[in-house]
Amino acid sequence: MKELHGGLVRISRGDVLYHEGDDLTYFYTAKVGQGARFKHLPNGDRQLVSFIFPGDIVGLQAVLESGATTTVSAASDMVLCRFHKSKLKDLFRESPNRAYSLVWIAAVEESFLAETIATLGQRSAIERMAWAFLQIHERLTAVGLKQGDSVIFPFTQRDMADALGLSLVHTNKTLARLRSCMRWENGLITLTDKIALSEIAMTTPEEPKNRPLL
Amino acid sequence: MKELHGGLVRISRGDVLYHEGDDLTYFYTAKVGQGARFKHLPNGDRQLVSFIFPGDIVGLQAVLESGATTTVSAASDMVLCRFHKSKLKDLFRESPNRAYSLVWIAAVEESFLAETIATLGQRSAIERMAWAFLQIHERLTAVGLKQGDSVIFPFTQRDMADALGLSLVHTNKTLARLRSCMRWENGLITLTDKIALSEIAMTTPEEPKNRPLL
DNA sequence: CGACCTGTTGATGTCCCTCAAAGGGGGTGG
DNA sequence: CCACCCCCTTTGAGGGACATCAACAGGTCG
Repeated sequence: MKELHGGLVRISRGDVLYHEGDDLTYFYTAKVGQGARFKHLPNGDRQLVSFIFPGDIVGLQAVLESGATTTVSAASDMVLCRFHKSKLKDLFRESPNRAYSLVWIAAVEESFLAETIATLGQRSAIERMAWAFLQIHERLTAVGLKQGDSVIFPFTQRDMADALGLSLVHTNKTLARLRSCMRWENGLITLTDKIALSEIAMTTPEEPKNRPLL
Repeated sequence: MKELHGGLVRISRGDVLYHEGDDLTYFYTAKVGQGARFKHLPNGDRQLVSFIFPGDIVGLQAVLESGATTTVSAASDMVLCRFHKSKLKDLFRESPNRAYSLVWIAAVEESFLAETIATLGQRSAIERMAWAFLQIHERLTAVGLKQGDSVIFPFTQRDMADALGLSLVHTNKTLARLRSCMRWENGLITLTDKIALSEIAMTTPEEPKNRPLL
């Protein structure tokens, strides 16, 4: 983990920012690159809880609760902006508006986790996958991580399997069944039939939420 | 929905506090009774996202994002404390400490949702159920909702099925397989073998988190 | 060139869903 | 007060979606 000027931090693809159980003295906002938060079970299984895209806040929960409940690692090289936890109380005292934004962000995040829960609980494999790709595509488009009409997505099928709660094999086979609607090759996602994908995912095409910034 | 003095609100078992999509002008804290937050899919399936116990904050996300993403209904008669959403900005301006607590609560809630995601994604039916009962027992004990060495839990097997992402039938059968460790009858949960339950659930017996209050 | 990781595909098994039916309790109306 | 109905619970039978096991190809790195 390299330190840059002004609290900027750089980590490489595969590196871990912090582990489950770590006591954090800093929290972060993601500036460049992508990562993910994982939860590990005693038997070695792991669940990808959420992807981390530019603009996301990382480790706030760990700072507040004094103890990380997830492991954060980088799927591509990343740059993050680092804040000392003592800055947090200052923020609330001196800048109510930004503190308000913070709660707002937490609320948006919570609402997204709730939708993820609904997906894991109620949707079939192919439905989950269609839903996930629509979500990811939307988020990545919003932050401008695109290349032509594809979006950049540096994860593996194993990551996706752990995100959707499916086996790697079944993830691969389900992916094949979606080839008529989308492609995922060389770290690029291309949605060729968004309508069909939405129908499979059982999503009502919703307007993108405005995400507050710090 | 009956209004009491001083912003207290009473709703009856089965009543809905608000629906998915509603625009809320108030948010709440639960004082008495229990409820749940649901997410509904177009095909009629529903997912119980989280249980609502005394002390929990309800509808904060809906107020902030202007639009509820979940439906909240009561599993028993409930009493809630109601706050106008305009109070929120006042809170941040005038009482940084309580605003700080608010973010803290949101962070705890988020961390719990993350664990739920891991459960739905990685645990088998019996593991999920064991995990859920341990969680519920701990929360209800913490808020003092017990009766002898049982805790009060006014939900149905259908609710539990929707919480765990299982069918009602399989929920019932799995429940039967857990009878050597626990009982759930007449709205009361009794854990007769917590150790065995923890082993099934693959949980490390963790110290209870201190939950901040408003 | 070999070790390793990622992606791909086939065969086999199983956990859990769906369908079906019956009993108990509580509420409502005759 | 009893008949009826609805909701919740319980149990059995059968089928399907997904997991597990196994093997191979391509790419990257040491």
